[in-house]
Amino acid sequence: MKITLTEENYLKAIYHLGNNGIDTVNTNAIAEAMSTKASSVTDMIKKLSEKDYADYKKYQGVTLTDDGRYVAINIIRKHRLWEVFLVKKLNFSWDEVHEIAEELEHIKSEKLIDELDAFLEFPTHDPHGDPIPDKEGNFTLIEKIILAKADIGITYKCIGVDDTSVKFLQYLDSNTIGLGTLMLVKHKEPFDNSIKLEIEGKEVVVSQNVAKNLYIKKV
Amino acid sequence: MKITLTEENYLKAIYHLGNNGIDTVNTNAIAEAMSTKASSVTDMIKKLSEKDYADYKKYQGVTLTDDGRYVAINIIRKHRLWEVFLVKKLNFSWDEVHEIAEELEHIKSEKLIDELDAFLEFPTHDPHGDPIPDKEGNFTLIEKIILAKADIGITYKCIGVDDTSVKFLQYLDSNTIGLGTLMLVKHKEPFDNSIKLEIEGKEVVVSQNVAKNLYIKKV
DNA sequence: ATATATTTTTAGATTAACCTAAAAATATAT
DNA sequence: ATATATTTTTAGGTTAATCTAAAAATATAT
Repeated sequence: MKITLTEENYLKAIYHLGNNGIDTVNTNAIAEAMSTKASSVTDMIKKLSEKDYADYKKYQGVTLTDDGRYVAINIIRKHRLWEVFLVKKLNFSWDEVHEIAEELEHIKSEKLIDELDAFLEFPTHDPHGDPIPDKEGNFTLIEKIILAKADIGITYKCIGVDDTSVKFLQYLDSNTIGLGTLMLVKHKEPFDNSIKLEIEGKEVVVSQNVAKNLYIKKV
Repeated sequence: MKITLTEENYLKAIYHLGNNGIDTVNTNAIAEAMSTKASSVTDMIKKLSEKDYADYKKYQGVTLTDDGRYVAINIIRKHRLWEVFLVKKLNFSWDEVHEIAEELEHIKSEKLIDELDAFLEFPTHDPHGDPIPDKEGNFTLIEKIILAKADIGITYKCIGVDDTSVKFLQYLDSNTIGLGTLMLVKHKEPFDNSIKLEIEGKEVVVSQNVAKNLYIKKV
């Protein structure tokens, strides 16, 4: 049976909210994510349930079925491949690609995505550090340590962001932080949980809010 | 005011049916092109008229306004650029690209199209020989001589197709006819208006139907 | 020029996705 | 444990784009 664009977006939202399609997700959380009302969500959940994309028991929230998860992962694959295309081939910066990829991810052609994948030389991560699922839907989650949990005196590499909003990404740009950036943790301020970093010889102080949205790993 | 995907498709249809947005188009012709019913077309025409994309007088058919024509040309620009991308970069053949471009043409981002245009090195024609409008909507129509009107003993170059259906394009492929193919007209059969051609030293006979859908020019 | 045929429009329903407001179920707090 | 608060669902409406069937306008044919 045919799937609509809106159904695809709901499945994607449920997938993200439910910890990669594992946990049960509540109606209100979906409404918030989709910028819609809880009553609309209930309607849609019923429909997804009838189509066997989701399991739903009244008042108990919703989980994805294998089918639903597969659809969601496929959209995410498409989204992330298009983001790579926009950045690598069309000179977009990482803060400009999300919106456009939200549209491109719904283009329906398996060959298109396979060829795009090959054209981009099978990238494993998108411009924000998120893994790109392969054709079968497999991908490896990176171990997500946030900067807020970093230890003093250690050098880390930035490997991803949680918040992908334009504002946050532009903030990072203006503070010379991007994917792959190396940062030495100099000081953690107990008063406001801000962190003083050394990046390419220069000191950069980031707030707790920033530190909670940056993924890092030891180098 | 925001324009919907369906409105865009109607404008495109009216543009094509009306000889590049010049002539008046009837309701039934649009219904046929859009695979819908005349009553639905009437509704939509009214809406397009209210939004000043079209001029409409009851029972008299519809013409595009400057605004409507601009929207239509822009969609066509996007459609054709994406077709070039699919063929040149993603190894699609010319019979596979139309359907996918029908979806891609609705992606809304001016920067995306400008960057794509540059990435493709500002192509002037799509894989079927149709001209690609520039950012301002300007393009030069090729002089469309159909093969059916060719003269015996003259060599022509194939510069376009009218029918872009998968069947027709695959037929051309299997008869070694493509954009740029040189063909010497050997004989025109009065009985059924078929035409005998010489292509790369080999004889190829095409029906009247084919001859009416192939654009050529003298070399 | 009048009858017939065709085209186009109107009127009234339908579907998907949304909404508001009220009711029902579940969760929380004293 | 009962009252209160929150979450979720139901009931009933709205809008965009479609449909069918019937009415109105225009075109065609004798």
